[in-house]
Amino acid sequence: MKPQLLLTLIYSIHLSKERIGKAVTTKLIAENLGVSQQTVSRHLVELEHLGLITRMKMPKGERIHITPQGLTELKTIYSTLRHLIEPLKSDLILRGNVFSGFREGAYYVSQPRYRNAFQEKLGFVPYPGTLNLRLTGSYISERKILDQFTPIIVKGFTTPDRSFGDVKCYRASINDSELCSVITALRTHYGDETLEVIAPYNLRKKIKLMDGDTVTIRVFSTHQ
Amino acid sequence: MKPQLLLTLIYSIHLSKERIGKAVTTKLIAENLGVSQQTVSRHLVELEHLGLITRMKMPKGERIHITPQGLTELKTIYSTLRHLIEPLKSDLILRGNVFSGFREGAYYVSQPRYRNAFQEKLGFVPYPGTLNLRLTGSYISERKILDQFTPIIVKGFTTPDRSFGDVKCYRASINDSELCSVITALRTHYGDETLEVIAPYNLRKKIKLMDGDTVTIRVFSTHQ
DNA sequence: ATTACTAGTTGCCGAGTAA
DNA sequence: TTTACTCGGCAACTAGTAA
Repeated sequence: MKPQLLLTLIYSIHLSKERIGKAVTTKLIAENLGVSQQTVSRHLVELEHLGLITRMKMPKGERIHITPQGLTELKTIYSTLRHLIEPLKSDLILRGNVFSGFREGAYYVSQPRYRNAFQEKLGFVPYPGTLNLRLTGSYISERKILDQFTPIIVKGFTTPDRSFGDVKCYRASINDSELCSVITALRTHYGDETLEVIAPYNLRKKIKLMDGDTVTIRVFSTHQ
Repeated sequence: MKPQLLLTLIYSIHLSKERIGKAVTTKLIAENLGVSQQTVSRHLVELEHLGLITRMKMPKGERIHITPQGLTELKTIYSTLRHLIEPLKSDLILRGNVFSGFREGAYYVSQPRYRNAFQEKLGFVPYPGTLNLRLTGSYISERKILDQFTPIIVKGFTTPDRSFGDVKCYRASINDSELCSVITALRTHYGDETLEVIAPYNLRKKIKLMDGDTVTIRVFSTHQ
């Protein structure tokens, strides 16, 4: 299969699954792929001809389904990709010192929309406040590896006053004993050498943390 | 990134990883992709220019490494594919009542080989003893879903006396507050309605559990 | 609205070949 | 050997527009 067709196949099915029940249009797929509507149209004709998809015309657009044959094609490339990415299967270990922030974390985490989303996606209502860590030594550069982990994304929202951005969460443990989540707000107030952690409890009290204490964060691998 | 470049990126890195230490040639990659050597050459120049790979010329061929940026590109497409191929999983919630076992769990978990492996793979040395749960109602059938989760596998071993099988571990939390792992030994002593849990602490003491108490186990999803 | 054909253009590929 | 340049040819793209 031609490379261009592969991407159109992936995006067509992806968008079809995302909009359950709803139809997709060539225009929509084209915008997501960054190509013209005509190109997508041509690709879909070809994909159907190759027996990789089935199409059902609808009043507004069409429904696209992948055939077993099409799925086999996707699985091949998926399998190859997996072997390239799987080596990241070990947990990410970070170490840093506790420091006091400006209580901004508490303000964010206390927003009802965020709080409910954390409850929903992480399973706990976070203690209203974040634990700030300043990473030490080589752990500062290790932090970049976090980007390669699959985040749990909590959607942002807008209030009459202001807007709140998306938050990426990563399941983790602190000192290999307490449950927590590393969070990265898209609008970062601190630099790359800091880490924000939330937990169902006040960690400062529960494990008796004071400013300057060193803790270990284990971000759980999402592979294996 | 252009679709053609994506495939060249995947195959270049794939072949580079497959032939550890050895160099790859544009000819080799070209044969695997079904394109000409010249095309691969051009693609590699472009990929390097885009900062997605680094190249090191060698006597016979070259070594190609992916950059963090390149890996991010692959992760994006991988993540999309994963959601098409593996159904999206959310956390698995199980509930059950605490009961006393025959202290067999303690025996297993205390085996040095297991203990070290747990430390290595889960990040904590488990308290020598397992918490046994008897699942209630519909949670008994929900338990089967555990098989669809990706386990962290702790390899078995053999001592002069006897042999110990592989153990599958799943990251989880208990009562949405304490860190733990669900473990399933391949030779199961109890039925499908029970669950064995290990944790860095004595859960019975730490969260004051008694026989008959009901607890909630949240097995963490391994994707989004 | 949509999808998809036609026409014209862009740009990608591979052969030849230099380095 | 290898990589990578030039360039002719053709495949794939987009714009315009029909259905």
